Amino acid sequence: MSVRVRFAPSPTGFLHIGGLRTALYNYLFARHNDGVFVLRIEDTDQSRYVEGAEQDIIDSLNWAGMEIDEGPGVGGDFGPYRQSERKDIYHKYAEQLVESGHAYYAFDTVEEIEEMRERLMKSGNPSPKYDAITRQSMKNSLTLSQDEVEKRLENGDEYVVRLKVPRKETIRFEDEIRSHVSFDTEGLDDQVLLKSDGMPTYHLANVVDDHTMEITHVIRGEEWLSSTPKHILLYEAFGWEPPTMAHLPLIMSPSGGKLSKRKAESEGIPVNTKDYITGNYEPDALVNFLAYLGWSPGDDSEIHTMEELCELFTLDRVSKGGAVFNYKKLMWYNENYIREHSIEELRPRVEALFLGEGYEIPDDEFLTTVIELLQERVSKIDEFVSMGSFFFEAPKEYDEKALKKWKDDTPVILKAYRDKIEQLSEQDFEAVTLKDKIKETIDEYDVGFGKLMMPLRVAVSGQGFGPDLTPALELIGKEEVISRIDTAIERL
RNA sequence: GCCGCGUUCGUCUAGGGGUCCAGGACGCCGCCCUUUCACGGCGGUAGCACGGGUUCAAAUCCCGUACGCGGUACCA
Repeated sequence: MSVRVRFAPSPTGFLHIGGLRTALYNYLFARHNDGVFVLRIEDTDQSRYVEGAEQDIIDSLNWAGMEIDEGPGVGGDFGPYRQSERKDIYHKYAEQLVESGHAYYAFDTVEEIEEMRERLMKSGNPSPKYDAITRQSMKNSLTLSQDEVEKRLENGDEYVVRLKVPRKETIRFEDEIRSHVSFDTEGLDDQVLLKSDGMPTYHLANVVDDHTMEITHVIRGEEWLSSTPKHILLYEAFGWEPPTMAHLPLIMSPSGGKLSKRKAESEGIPVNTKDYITGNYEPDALVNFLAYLGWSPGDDSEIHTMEELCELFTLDRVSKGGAVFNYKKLMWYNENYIREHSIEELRPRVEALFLGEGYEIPDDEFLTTVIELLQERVSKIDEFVSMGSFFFEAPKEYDEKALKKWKDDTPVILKAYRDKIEQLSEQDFEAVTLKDKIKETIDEYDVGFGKLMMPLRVAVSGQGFGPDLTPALELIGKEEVISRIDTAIERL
């Protein structure tokens, strides 16, 4: 049987970075096994539905380099791929369960259930449930007469369908990542399957869809582990073979706990995939980083393309414990990828960024040189602009820290250098010569290299760090360099 | 509270009874390269949660404790 996996997010907002990793593991697993990667939109909670969220999910997946084989907008033989469009299917299966005695209609209002819980808590039950015992005192098709039930249904009274969870049974299943897992049904609620608004709950929809879409492996976050016994119960009730389960370790915040939006942001970690897109991160770096957050190929390698990851990925190498998001390591990956990209790959993107900031680019050759000079010192692509704007315009202000190197004798030395290079013809205004002149000047004044280098850098770029200086001077050109030196001497 | 799942350097991880006084990566620190900023190279720092077993031998197997995380909804 060929492998079919699905990524099944709810369109309740921007795609979370944890969701992206779940998608990635599903994708890698699918590709590794020549299987199919399905996107299914789980939009059964109408109150939490967010317009545009579905598109964000698709855009995010595409940006990261995952191709969706089946899903909304893509099509496939198992559609529709939005749960809101599959209501009839769920109703059919819910009724089937009622008929076979595995589920029942319940007419209790939210208030009545609340009351029941409070009453039980007062009498010493710390975690009251709608279960095999309490359902006997509630209004449902197990306690009401058949006539009464039919009358209520015909009347259009609100109802839900609940799973009839058996008492005192142990549910065991094999998890690909955790091996044996077992739960006692004692702790389970009679899970609502069909809500009073006619929508299925996650549990019903999920099981029905995974089965009807012929999903072979359910790879999802660990937060689902505790509800898996309910799902197993459902598969059993339907008489279906459950798919292979694999529960992934959660991504944690550096301060502990699930990487929630609030927590992550206060720790400087972007949480939405969208933030990485607009933040100009390298998609292949993020993918590489995410792949290693809870998985490793088992050797000492660290850098892999998506294609290589597909080849290497197996579920048995996924770790069990939660993985803390390490932003610095992400940035290390990002730097790596920027360095590995060719100038041709980088140029259009860097060009767009400069253009976006209102800079005019003289010609391709100029931009190419800028990229070459900066490529090894940039960790994120937008730094080409922040670090390289001085190639296009004189610095508006000088970095304070760098100015500490500006001493009393600086203007004199700088002026001497300025006068030397002023003598140079346009053709001789090139890196090697400019460097020679620096040497000459410091020899004359008997000072160290940095004594002139640093101030010169500040005068021309405004910064205390940046690209190799003399080639930068050459690119900027004689007239402009001299004018910047003059301005600096005057202003400082 | 109850249920479940976890726990190897600060972080991500390798390792699954002897080859481990535990290997790699990020970070941090130092040195070299560079008479600038980086890249790079070399080196250092630091860990098997704890307590009991089993065994000739345990990071590795078993039990317990602690801690962490998740779940406990007509949310997913």
